[in-house]
Amino acid sequence: MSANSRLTVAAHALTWIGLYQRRGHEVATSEQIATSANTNPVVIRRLLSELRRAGLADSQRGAGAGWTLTRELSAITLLDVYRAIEPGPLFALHRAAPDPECVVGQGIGPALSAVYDGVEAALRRELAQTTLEDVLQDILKAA
Amino acid sequence: MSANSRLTVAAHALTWIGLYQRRGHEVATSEQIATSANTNPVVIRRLLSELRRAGLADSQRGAGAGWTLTRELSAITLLDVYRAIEPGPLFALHRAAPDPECVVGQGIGPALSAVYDGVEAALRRELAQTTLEDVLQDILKAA
DNA sequence: CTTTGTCGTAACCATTTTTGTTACATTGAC
DNA sequence: GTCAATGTAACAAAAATGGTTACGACAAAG
Repeated sequence: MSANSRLTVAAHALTWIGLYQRRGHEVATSEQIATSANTNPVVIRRLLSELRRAGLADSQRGAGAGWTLTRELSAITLLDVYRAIEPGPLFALHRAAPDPECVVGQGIGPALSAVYDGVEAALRRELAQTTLEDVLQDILKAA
Repeated sequence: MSANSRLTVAAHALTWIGLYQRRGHEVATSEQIATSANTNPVVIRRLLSELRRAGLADSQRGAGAGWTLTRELSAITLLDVYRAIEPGPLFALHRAAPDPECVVGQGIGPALSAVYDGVEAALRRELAQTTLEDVLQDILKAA
């Protein structure tokens, strides 16, 4: 399964902005965030623009500009972040439709879809239980 | 996320073998299963060999050979199948280690790992609640 | 012992996704 | 106007998935 780091980097970016603002700064640049996350500023801007589309972040352009949060870290759950960046289902059905002449081929799609829906719901319930403030407190406590 | 169909096709194959055996046949061939799942026999053999490694299926070689289940469908959960085809972790941490000089960069890995572990546990709990017999009954009921 | 049907597996390819990178246009503060 | 920043297109590298062909290994049947 294509385990990717998009959720990790997106949570990293938002948490970083949150802490930076808490320390009195107005805006955070993609360059600063990229340095912390050890990646390229364009990768950060791409992710943050998806988060902006979901209403979690905002940006200004021009000199001295950058990124801000639209809500407190305590009002952003990992589910919010997940929803903003993960479009696709966790499990796919058959790439090509199975044999409709076969009982199994005909019926397994709906049967598995129901299970997959339950699994995704469980995953979302779990992600909804952690806010970025929780994550930040975890980080500060360990430091 | 790279949603793939491996769990779907693996569950399909096992369920198909189970029903076929229930109807009095000794073994099922990868060709028959591939026809039902609308894919290539090699794809089926590759998946089934992973399931065999996990002790869920068995194969015989030679003329008139094929695949069998090692347990009843009611004794195989979707979690068993999921574990057998060994998807990696659901979420990855940073591809390259984040900045250790940064509080967030240094602490977010462990913080998110704890959450990710909880999410995977929830996913596994959910998959464990459905057996392939449940899936088959669902299929037969809908037919 | 030969034939035949099946699995076991390697090799290759096309496609998609993710991630990194360069490049350049756009914007807005100064 | 200058400059620092975002917005975004374009490209490439790498990995995973899925499909295909090919062929060796094996065992039942004659």
